[in-house]
Amino acid sequence: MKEIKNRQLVQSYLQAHQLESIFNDDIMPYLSLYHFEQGELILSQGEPSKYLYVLVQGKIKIYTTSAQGKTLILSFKTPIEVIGDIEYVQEIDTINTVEAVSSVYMIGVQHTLLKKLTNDYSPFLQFMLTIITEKFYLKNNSMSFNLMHPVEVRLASYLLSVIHDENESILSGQLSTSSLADTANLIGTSYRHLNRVIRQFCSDGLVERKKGFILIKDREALTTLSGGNIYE
Amino acid sequence: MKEIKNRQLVQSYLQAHQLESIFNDDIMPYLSLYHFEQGELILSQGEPSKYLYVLVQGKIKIYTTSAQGKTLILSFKTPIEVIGDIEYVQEIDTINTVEAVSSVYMIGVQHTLLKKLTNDYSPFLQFMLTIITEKFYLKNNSMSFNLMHPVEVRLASYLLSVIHDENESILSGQLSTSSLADTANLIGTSYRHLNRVIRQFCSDGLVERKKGFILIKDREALTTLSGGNIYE
DNA sequence: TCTTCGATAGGACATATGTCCTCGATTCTA
DNA sequence: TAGAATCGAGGACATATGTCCTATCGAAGA
Repeated sequence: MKEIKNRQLVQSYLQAHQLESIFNDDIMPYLSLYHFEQGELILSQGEPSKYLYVLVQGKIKIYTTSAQGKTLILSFKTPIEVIGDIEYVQEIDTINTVEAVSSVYMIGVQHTLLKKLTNDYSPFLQFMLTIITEKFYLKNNSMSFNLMHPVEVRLASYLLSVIHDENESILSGQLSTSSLADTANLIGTSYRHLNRVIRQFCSDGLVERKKGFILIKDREALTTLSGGNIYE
Repeated sequence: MKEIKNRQLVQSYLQAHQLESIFNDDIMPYLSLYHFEQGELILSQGEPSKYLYVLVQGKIKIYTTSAQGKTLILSFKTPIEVIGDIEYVQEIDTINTVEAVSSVYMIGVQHTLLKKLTNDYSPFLQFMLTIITEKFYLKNNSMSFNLMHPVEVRLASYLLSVIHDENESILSGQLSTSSLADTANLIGTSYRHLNRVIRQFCSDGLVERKKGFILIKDREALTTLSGGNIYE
């Protein structure tokens, strides 16, 4: 973690994401910009939490580790996203581990200052409410989805949402294979089983396995299979 | 649903749960008290939502139904609890079905009024934040728990938490058998499999099956098995 | 170039869990 | 009270998923 001391930059990030209105003038001077390198841990499960972060650039990965050492990826996030909100409101230790997937920039504020300076500032409270309820809703969705559907359906759904995401640009239907282990965790299954299902998809002509990535061949069929449910 | 027109009663419920401070005087006149009979539906998944409710007496059950008609119980709730909060903030249709498990009393307010009259009232916003983050935290916990542990562990954990709950009083280690089907849904498995696991527990001497209920015999062992994780 | 190592896919097997169905006990009804 | 309707428990089987291990391949190094 490295603090970027550039008030100008903080401002421009706030502007870019239309966040100026949610912070009042009192707190502004205390907003800092931090940079995390790819792979760096931003928060560690179980540690005391002191900062509330707003993800303004890059991609992060959130996961939890059970007492038995099993790890479960909860989600990937891209801007704009608030991190450490639950901990801030509940005043508890860090719940999940957060890791930078790419080079990441976050705006951070100390809990104590934030509480002192904005606890009665409605726009901020409303913003927090909106963000958190949205999170809640999405999380809930994907979790029950996991619980109620076989891996097949989850994978189909996952593929579709990844395609949406990254493919807007160029790739048009490819999934990097390097992240397969992560993918397995994310949809709540083992790497082995994921492979099994991919194989199945291949022989059904839904996707094709290329060197290093997976190619979507039949988007229609995937959509049908996913039953309209999409991880979002 | 029956409205109880008794301003006095509303007040005493608010008082009992220390909720007076979160509502301002403007909104007070619009708080209504509603009664639901056992088994009655309070909210139905997919319908437009117009009210925000606060559960002040009784017990409710929250569940979701997938497109394929599968149902998954998300939780049981007792006072004090807010219902319809996500829908209120996000302005979306009802997410989950809510059903009265016992005779239930709830305080309800119309979204439109609430938004108009308290949207800038910090105590209310703070209250909502606290409630929602707490919900989020608990839900998250139990969901990842489900995903990461076999039914065996979940059942042990569930038994313990139920015992805590209801047994404080008299029963001291019994679980009514009537709700087994619900229990199965709650811990995310089938009735059949639940039975299988109970049977296993019996032969291991952890519990005993009596006519109509299940008797906890070895709390120690259950605690060990649950690995310290408890549904809360 | 040959060897070694790490990574990935897939085989074999064990387990966990779901579905369907039957059996016996209980309750309800005429 | 007999028969019908229910309900809960458990058997048999099918499927989904996990674990462990091995074969293969390409990259890195001697």
